[in-house]
Amino acid sequence: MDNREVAEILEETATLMELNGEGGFRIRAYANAARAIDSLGEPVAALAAAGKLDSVRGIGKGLAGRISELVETGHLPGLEEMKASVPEGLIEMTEIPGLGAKRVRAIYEELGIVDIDALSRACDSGDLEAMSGFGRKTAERIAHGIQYMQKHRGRFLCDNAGRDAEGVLAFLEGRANVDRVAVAGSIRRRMEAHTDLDLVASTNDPDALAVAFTGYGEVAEVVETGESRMSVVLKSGMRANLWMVEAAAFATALHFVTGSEAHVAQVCDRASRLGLKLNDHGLFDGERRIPCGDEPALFEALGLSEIPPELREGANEVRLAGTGGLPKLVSRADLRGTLHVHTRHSDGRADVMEMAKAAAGLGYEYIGICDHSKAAAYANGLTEERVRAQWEEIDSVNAKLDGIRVLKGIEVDILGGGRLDFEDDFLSQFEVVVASVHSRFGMTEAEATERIVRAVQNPHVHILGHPTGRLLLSREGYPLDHRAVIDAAAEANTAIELNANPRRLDMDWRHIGYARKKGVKISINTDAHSIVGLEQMEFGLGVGRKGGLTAGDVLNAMTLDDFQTWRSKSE
DNA sequence: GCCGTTTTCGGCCCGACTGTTTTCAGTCG
Repeated sequence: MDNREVAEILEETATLMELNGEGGFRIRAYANAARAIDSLGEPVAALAAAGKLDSVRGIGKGLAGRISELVETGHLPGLEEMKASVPEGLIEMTEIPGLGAKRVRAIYEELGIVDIDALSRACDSGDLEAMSGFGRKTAERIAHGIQYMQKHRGRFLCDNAGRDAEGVLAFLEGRANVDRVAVAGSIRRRMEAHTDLDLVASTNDPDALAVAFTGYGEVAEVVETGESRMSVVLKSGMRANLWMVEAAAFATALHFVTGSEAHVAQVCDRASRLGLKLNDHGLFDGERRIPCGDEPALFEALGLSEIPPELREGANEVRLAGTGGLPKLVSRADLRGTLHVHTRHSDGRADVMEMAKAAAGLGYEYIGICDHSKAAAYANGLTEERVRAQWEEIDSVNAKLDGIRVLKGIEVDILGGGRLDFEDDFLSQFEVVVASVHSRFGMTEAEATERIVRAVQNPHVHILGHPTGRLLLSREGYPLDHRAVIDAAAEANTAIELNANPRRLDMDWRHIGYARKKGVKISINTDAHSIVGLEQMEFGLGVGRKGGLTAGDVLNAMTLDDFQTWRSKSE
């Protein structure tokens, strides 16, 4: 059981206690312990085994014992009883934006509502706004939140989906009946969220493979078994589809299952215009199969340059591949810096030295320390005075470290009207300024756009951070006129962040094409709050490639010298 | 339930925003 799982169970416990009407600081103790474990630098299981859990700040004797038991047995003592005493749907209701445990409990007690569908009806009927403490706006906000949730129910973030995919892949790779196997579908195309997971395997014994797959330890339920395809639901709730094909059809099947539908249709169309026939079983000239050992061979047979999976959305990639006009997408090796990371000074979990060493270990030449500014009080945002203390620390780290340069940066809050949390003369002293919104999400598109445009126009801002504030599958960002923001960024020579956190992936890759056209630099930033967070770069890279980013478009693909020149020009 | 300590009990991250109510509770980041 990893730290995240333990933290989630403790969080759930805290929510259950609140739903149960318990009050006081016991609940906070569970929430604090969850946070402490989430930010632990080592596996909680190792600490438990060593009997050292209570040395962690926020975990005392009592919780140490219970967490040890959780790690050993997989069950937190008393949790099942607590779950039984609270209707199941209430937990899910607390995930609706604008609803916390207190209101959910009130709704349950007064209206007897135990699930989201009934809550939705109560929003429509007026029952909810009639409750004391509630009103029309609250009911509207909740109704809106429900709509959003229902739209995204059954979808998974790319990090979770990717982990499931890797697990299945590793299992199948070891099977005797499997010749080749690969992940396909939306995961291979690096979409930002997924409804299911698709794999293609070539085998000469599909029946045996199907039987073997049902024995995978993460399979919760088998939902479909056919001759060429079987589907299971994994314990995570995600559906996994396995396509089983003969060896000669592997490449065409992989292409077919990777999709997208629109892309595949265009490629099939291309084949038929060449007098060929393409389907998932192969590429045919009349009855004769044209051998395609892998996807590059398939594209070549169709007179196309190889189309990276990320680009296969049926936009104009097939046409471009026919004329050799596809962009050369940015890759991890192109990235020389990582520009938006946090430390213990605000809400990060490692100090400057630790983050710098980790970044050097990942091959970066420079790292921008961008902790929160003072308005982000919840995140322990830095005052001017504390910023200066951090600068001293950065100077001393730079003096000690070779091979990586630590840049003095800040993630400065964009306040209500687009003003920033620090004065201009102070901002001008940073080497990297990321400006982001963390409060007041309820603006109209006009208001929010004006706010962001003002911040982008500030000559001391280098990068607009997570432009919409969205949290994938849980919170819609504020509405924004993206073209107006990109136009302003182009004008002011301000870069836009592509936040690589799998919950954000903000800016949306669909706007990257326009930003490229306008010459706006994109900064792929991990927004890491810990050393492991630095590794989330791959998710940003995936959607960045999806948007068509080349190395030349990416701010942190610049050398340190070029970056310094760029930022001094933009001020 | 944890923590710190002026060591056994009192305080616990905190400020802004929103909607509701009329002085504040709930939620959020």
